[in-house]
Amino acid sequence: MTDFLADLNEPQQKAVKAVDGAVLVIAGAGSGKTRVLTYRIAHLLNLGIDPFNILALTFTNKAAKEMKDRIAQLVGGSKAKSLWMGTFHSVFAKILRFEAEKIEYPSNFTIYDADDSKRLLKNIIKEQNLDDKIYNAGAVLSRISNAKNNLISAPEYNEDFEIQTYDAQSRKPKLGMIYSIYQQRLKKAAAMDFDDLLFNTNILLRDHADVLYKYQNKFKYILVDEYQDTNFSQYLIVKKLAANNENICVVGDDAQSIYAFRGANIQNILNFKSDYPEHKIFKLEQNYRSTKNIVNAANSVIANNKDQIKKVVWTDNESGEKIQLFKASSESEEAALIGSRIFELKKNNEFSDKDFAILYRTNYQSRALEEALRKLNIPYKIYGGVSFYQRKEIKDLLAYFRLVLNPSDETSFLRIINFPARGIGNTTLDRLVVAANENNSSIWEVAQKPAAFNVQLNSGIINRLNEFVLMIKSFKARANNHNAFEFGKMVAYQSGIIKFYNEDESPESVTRRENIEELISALKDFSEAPGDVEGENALRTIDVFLEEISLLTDSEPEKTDRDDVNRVSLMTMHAAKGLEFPVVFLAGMEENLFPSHMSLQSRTELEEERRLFYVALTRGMKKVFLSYAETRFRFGEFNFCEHSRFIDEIDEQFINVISGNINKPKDNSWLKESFSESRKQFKPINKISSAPSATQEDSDAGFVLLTAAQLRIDMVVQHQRFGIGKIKTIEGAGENAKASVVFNNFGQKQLLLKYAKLKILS
DNA sequence: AAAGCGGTACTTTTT
DNA sequence: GTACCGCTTT
Repeated sequence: MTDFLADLNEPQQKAVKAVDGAVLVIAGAGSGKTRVLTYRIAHLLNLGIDPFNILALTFTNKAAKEMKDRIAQLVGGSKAKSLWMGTFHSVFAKILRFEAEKIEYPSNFTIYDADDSKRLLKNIIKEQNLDDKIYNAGAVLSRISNAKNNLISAPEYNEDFEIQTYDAQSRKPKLGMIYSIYQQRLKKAAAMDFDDLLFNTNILLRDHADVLYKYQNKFKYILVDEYQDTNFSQYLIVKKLAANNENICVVGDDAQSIYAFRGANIQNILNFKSDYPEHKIFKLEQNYRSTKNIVNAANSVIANNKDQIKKVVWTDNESGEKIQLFKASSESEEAALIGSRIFELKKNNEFSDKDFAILYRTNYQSRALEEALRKLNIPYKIYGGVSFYQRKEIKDLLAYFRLVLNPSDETSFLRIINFPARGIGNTTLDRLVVAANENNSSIWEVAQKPAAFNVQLNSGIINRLNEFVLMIKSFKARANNHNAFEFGKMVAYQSGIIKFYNEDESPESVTRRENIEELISALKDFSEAPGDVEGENALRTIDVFLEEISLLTDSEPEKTDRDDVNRVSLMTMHAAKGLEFPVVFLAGMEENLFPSHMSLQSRTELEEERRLFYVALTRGMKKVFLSYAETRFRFGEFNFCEHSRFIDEIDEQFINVISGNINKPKDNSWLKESFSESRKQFKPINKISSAPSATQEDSDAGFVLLTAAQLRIDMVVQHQRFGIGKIKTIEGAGENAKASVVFNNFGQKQLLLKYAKLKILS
């Protein structure tokens, strides 16, 4: 075998060779972090350590897959395959299935994604007759998620004085009750949400010393990537598993911590030193990825953060070009500018499509960019957003699979009982749900013999229910003796889904049909793929397929088309973490968009945004372009934007303004041009022209987001689009605070204070 | 019970 | 601007 260690610089080598004990690797952006991790694992294997004894935890599925591939190249595929490598969620889901009975779950439990969880919460909120505006399912889920990630169970949540006081003050006193019911229902449905996978792993390791001992011995060497993004729940799992051997290596960069909003805790990195007093620290500070200009620009930005571990990221690479900034009048012009720049850079064959990435803060920004790229015939691929497996038609078909494997799964049952329509409506379902809850049984049981649960239904409905039950049972009989492809195809036809989408030729139906076809072809690929470790004749069944995709929230089914490879990448800055591209465009560098308006209230949140900017900048290898638009459609409204404060934080010697001048007084002449275009999407501008208030110079000055507390009834305020008006009522608090305003020219409007910028006039 | 209409809320980031 | 919800009509 070749001495691959020679590929590494000194600190990298040291980090790889320090095999025993606790090791903390602080790895600056582009410093070869993945390389250290992969080489370290390869090194362990070369020392003769059994791959089954190595646990490597990553943050995304993509990272796990890439690392596995790279290790396979170094030490061969069979060893790489036997490694325990994956995301926290996928690794511990596997372990939980194996140990399920210890925590009183069946081993075929269903994993609910955020969408499933929200559906269940919505149902609960409705059943409890709570106002779904106060108890917004998404917000409730994030509160519950937060509790779980800090290992606060539902009973503990309800007993905690501080939490209860907080909820009461934010006018959501029933959150604890919802949390309790939610957990009961998940349990009854034999389902776990994403956070339960980690929470229940903690319970398993806490309450079963023998299990803990077993895995401590199994995982003699533990590696954790992106340690700065672990939450408390993950931290504790790792700590427990490592407690016996203390062969643990964590790799991270506090400057790239961008998931605090989801419970990640930078403290975990800082705690490492006290948790393992005998630890060794290695700092990787040489950047191999980017030009001097990019590295220095990023350093000048991150220097504005107060909370950080000191390190100096530097590079030996060429100076390169300055970062280029351009200004556009609208998001479509911004997109067109980016597109034409890509076009130019491709012309002299220095770059091809795959070398470009366009990164943005929010998913909805992708639309304008897509349009521009399509117009220029530039092939692109969007990562993230509404992923393939989140699409309605796909989730519908998957719900059939899930219900067949786990008939207790309430959310899947409700999703498909009447899709395609089979004459079982809400009245019937409400009765079934009530009976199920009263008798503490699943809807599936009630549906099989409604009379036994005192549910009165007419004979027509009973027949239709019965047909549905028989259909699912007939599917069930075929789930284990057919491969996933044969099974899935059969379900797609017999459930009526294919027929449903064949019935009309609307573009929407056609797309959905194509997606179903794509899922079936993914099933085919899956069924024909060689089985894992077992015998070659082992049938690749639907349950294995479901397990494989239930934690894939980010990807499309694998495609092998050659033209799929050379494309411009579009994704959020979050999704770009860990990736690199020769040319990077950061679009939408505007206040309130980036940094997000949600993060302007606190320093810690603003610093997280700044770290995100740091991550985004350091994705670039050769060239980085920043752009912003002076106007943007948001929430169906036309908004004026200011350039992001982050632009000003880049030391000016590293940045170059291409078009326009960000400090020059606002030039609104482009507005007039837009009027004459009279394009549909610019209609709101015409409205502005008729509103006397908005045509004045600097019309975007002074409009700010206000809270309910700052407003009074009868106050006169100005809105960018609706002009001057008087406040009539103010209701709600916090997120949902609304004001009803009577405008002189537009009548009465309900404004959500979260979004509507106002200027107080008197 | 299903389909079609109109009103409302919504957009931070993801396993 | 869209997705979803609830209401109305058939």
